Amino acid sequence: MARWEPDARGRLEKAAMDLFIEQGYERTTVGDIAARADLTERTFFRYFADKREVLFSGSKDLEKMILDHIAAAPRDLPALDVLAAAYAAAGTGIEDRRAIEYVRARYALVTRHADLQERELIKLAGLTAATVGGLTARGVAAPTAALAAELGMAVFKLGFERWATSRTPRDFAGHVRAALADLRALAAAPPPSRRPRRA
Amino acid sequence: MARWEPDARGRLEKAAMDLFIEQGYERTTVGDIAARADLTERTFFRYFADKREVLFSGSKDLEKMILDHIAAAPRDLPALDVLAAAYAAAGTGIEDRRAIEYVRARYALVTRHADLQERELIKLAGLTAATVGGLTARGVAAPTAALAAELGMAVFKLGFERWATSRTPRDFAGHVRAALADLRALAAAPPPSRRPRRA
DNA sequence: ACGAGTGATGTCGTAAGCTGACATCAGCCC
DNA sequence: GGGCTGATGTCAGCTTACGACATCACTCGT
Repeated sequence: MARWEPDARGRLEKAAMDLFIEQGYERTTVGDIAARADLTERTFFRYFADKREVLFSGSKDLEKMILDHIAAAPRDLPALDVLAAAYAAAGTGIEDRRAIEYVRARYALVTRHADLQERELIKLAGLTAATVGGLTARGVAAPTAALAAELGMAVFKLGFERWATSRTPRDFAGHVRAALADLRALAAAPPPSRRPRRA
Repeated sequence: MARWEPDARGRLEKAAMDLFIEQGYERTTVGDIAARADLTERTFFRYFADKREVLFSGSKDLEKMILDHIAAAPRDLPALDVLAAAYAAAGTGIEDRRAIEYVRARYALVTRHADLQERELIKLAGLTAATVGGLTARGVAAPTAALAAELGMAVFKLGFERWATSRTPRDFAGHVRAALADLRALAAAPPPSRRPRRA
């Protein structure tokens, strides 16, 4: 018999999520979480740098998936299409009932607490930075890669938001593609050009 | 004679900035800041919700300036141009020596500390949300406004970054306009279209 | 001019987040 | 068997953040 129950990290994550839903994020202390997972507060902080981080273990996997998709994309695909395809593909993992429930619960938590939103935003910024790396590795020039990554992130955010707030989320990939199409339409549309631009 | 030295908030902001630069953000406690401003820790927390917030008093002004510019823009200007112009105009306030020094010092601090970066990101997200409001007030449809605001923010970020990292920052507006042009070029470029897209 | 009220600040106490230093001890390796 | 390893526990302490209450110069109404 093992000396300790296995998967301390997983137990902490589950305990945290359960408690956050049961009694709210703020009213749940790290001590509560640790107790529910049969561990001590100190151990919690060995696994997670801070209280918020317990909700973000997935971001590393997401980043890896997206980078893999970027690396594997056809070489002649324009950067924006590469990114949209990568996001769409990475999103297919969240389409079963279980996952959707989790993602929505988590989404609700994050949008309700500025704390968590901050962490989410910096994770996405990290993802953007990683994306720049992935694109430059494909030979995209650095400034272009930076811009493309920003636009890709906008597409991802909007696609996700529309997907998450639709009554019964499905077809994540479709939402992402639609967001990209909208982006192209908006960016491409120089004015109904009533008068010529100077120069 | 007044009962207290005037401008407690301003004194706290200056003390904080000075100490952060002198001895680093993390090694400076709220107590240190308050002491340097001849106030108590408790008073600090009456002016600022938390330690980070002391660096972000400017974000409200920035938001107001940008919203004003959006509201005042010619009615037939496309959303993206409205935003780029608003950012460019709002940025003209930071072009004198004093301001540049402050902005750069602050930028260095923020990029070096994840804590502060998180706060910065959520402030920008708030600015994005406000921008959506400003656009819809002009009659832009909500989904378009959301997308335009995201793209506008990308332009602002990139423009600012390029401006801030240039050896001697000048012509903020030019950087913003250039970022927008780059965005249009990148988004407009559907592939060198070797093969037709399906459908 | 005087007493009540106001508002910025101070004092005190405390919960929660987070960290360093050291202790424990089952299982593994030699 | 004995020592090493690594996950966990224990303990002490600092910092952040906030509620409750005290203080007291200034103001305003009468």
